[in-house]
Amino acid sequence: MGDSSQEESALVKKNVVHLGECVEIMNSLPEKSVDVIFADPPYNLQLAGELTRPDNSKVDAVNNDWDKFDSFRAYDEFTWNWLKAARRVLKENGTLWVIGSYHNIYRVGALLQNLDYWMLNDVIWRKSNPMPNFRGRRFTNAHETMIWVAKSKTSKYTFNYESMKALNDDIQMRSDWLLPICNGGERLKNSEGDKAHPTQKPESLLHRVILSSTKPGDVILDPFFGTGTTGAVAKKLGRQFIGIEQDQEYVKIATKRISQVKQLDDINLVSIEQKREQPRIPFGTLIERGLLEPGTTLYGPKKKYSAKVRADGSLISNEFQGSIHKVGAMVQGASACNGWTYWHMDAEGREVCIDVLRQQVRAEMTN
Amino acid sequence: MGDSSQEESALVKKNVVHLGECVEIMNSLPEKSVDVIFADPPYNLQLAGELTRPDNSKVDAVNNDWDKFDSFRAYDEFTWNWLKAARRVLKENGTLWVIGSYHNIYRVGALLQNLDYWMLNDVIWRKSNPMPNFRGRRFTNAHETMIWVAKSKTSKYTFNYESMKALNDDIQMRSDWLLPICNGGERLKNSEGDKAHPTQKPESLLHRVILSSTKPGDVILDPFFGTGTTGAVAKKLGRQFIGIEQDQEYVKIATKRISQVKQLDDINLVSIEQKREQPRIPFGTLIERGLLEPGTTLYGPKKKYSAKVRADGSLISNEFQGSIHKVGAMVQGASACNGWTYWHMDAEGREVCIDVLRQQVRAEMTN
DNA sequence: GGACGTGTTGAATCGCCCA
DNA sequence: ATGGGCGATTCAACACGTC
Repeated sequence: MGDSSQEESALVKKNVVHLGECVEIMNSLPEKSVDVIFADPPYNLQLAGELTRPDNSKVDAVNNDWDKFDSFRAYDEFTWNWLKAARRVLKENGTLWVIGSYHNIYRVGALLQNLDYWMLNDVIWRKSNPMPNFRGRRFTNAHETMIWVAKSKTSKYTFNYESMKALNDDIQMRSDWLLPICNGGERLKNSEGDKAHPTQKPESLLHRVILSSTKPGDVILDPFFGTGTTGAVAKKLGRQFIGIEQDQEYVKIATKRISQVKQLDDINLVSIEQKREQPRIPFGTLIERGLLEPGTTLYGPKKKYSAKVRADGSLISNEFQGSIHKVGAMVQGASACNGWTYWHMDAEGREVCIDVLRQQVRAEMTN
Repeated sequence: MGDSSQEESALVKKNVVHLGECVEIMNSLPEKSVDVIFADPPYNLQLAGELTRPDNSKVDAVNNDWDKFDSFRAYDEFTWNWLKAARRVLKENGTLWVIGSYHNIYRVGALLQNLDYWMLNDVIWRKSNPMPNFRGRRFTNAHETMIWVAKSKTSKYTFNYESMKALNDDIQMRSDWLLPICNGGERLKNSEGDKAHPTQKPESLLHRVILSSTKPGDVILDPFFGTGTTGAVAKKLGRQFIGIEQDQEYVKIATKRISQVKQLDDINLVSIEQKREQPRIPFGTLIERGLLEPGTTLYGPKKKYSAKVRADGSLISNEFQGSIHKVGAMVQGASACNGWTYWHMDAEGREVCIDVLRQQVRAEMTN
């Protein structure tokens, strides 16, 4: 640290994208010169075969050479190497973010611990619009995981607690963040109109990462720069960045993109209002939480129809089974039905609409 | 497998809690005898009194002069051992769930992959009422992570897709679950009125785990049984369980707790019929049974294409002949097609999907 | 020019049975 | 073991064209 490091630092080109392999370039940077590292490494997806949607259209999967590894061992070695190089350039009080999915994040997390990084949080990016599970064979893979670590247990790292609280309607920011995936106008396209990069991250995600863990003027390094979301948001928020990317095409795209970004006039005014989320309460929640016993009989208006509740939140009437909405529609011969207002239960002699129970759960969930 | 395994199985006491160390007890069970394992392993090393160093010397948590590397090594070895024993007792088509936090889950996940378990999902339990971060130095740690794995890539594991969809108001269940932590009347207290166990899991969480990945009658093993939430919910939902717990006090508490649980009256209430398990009805059956006359014209959507039914259950269009699926695919130029939902017929002026006829046959067959 | 309907798309480890 | 046939399967957001 100190003078010599600052002198060296001055020689490093900031706010540009360096073309090349990230370990090599990181090793060419002065040690302990970077405040925060954000890394979006290859996920090692191990995809095989093709996947089609129910309408027979083909899913455009990640099929790039940079995501292909021969084995977990090879992926671990790759990961170890870049984490080690990252550690060298990171300041003692710096922090590092890595994003990944279940394919790779457990390996990354274990290696971070082995390298004496100190875990501060794991943060779940909940996607508001994930790709569905087309075959119905698993749960919809609706999130990605970010691990946030300090260089050591004793690091005096930056965490802008008040900014995060302000961003979250004056409630502490939680470790699960609901944000949309990157599409629409933000998604960069190539000359053919296809997506320029298969895994471009949304700016809203980087916005929260950078606001939470850096100060204005801090240097943010991204060793897998891609189309440069980290650089674009860093510039916008008055931070500096060092981008490393080994694909010349991506370097070109990112450079152009960032040149069009304007730094915000007053960073202190930055705030993306966050509406407090009104959680959706599915009917099944009432059963899981014991507010309604499986086997309970529900009635339609005037007790014309009845159906029984099952443990999975489906209803069963004489002929039909399905959700409260579906069975409600079917007994009436209607095309649709709001089951919440249609079905009632006996509660101490009185008919109670099941929507009352939902309001009860919602009150508990938002308190 | 087969007879000998069944004989052995008969000797294993089910629906009871076994007192002892989980690896030892799992190794005493017959191999490939368990459908699902749910594990909530300790991650506070102080709790894991049995930890040994790789050289088999005891880790002394009180005089902990061992460094961090040793501690991760010890935790990995502990984890490796129980995952290995779990793998032996798990059926080929069985699945395993592990729950943990950022302290341990990355080590567990990496070891699962190293042991050739095949990841199906990681599932985020979002706590609706997490403990706040009192010092305001990090994000509120508001979730825990569950990893769901099959024994191998080729396992034919159980996933009750329709049940999960029903539970979630007819939308695919996502990988992030919002559920409250265990407190109130559900939280077991000791004689002093303190919580009986530090990490008692909510029954709602196990309800969803068990409904999603087991059939009624399946055997669920929990090697870190604690106060027996897994057993309580398994019994309620008509599943069997094998509990293993090394603390005599917990065994007592869990046993008493489960004895007070009642199984739901009707096992049929427990799970809606999964479409994939319905009997297969060949298209030709409709003709044989007189529900469809040979020579009838069927139409694709918007009557864009048509084809005629022949007596042997094949279709013939202008150019193609073959099964309802093949002809459906060929007229569209698609690689595949579900003929049951593609083809429609005129019935008294209305378009009727031929799948309706299949449902009629199914109803007749089950009555 | 808004309402509505149609079409496209996104880091995805996405069948099973039987001959 | 392996290949072919049966037949199961999608949510939210955005773009675009029509009325």
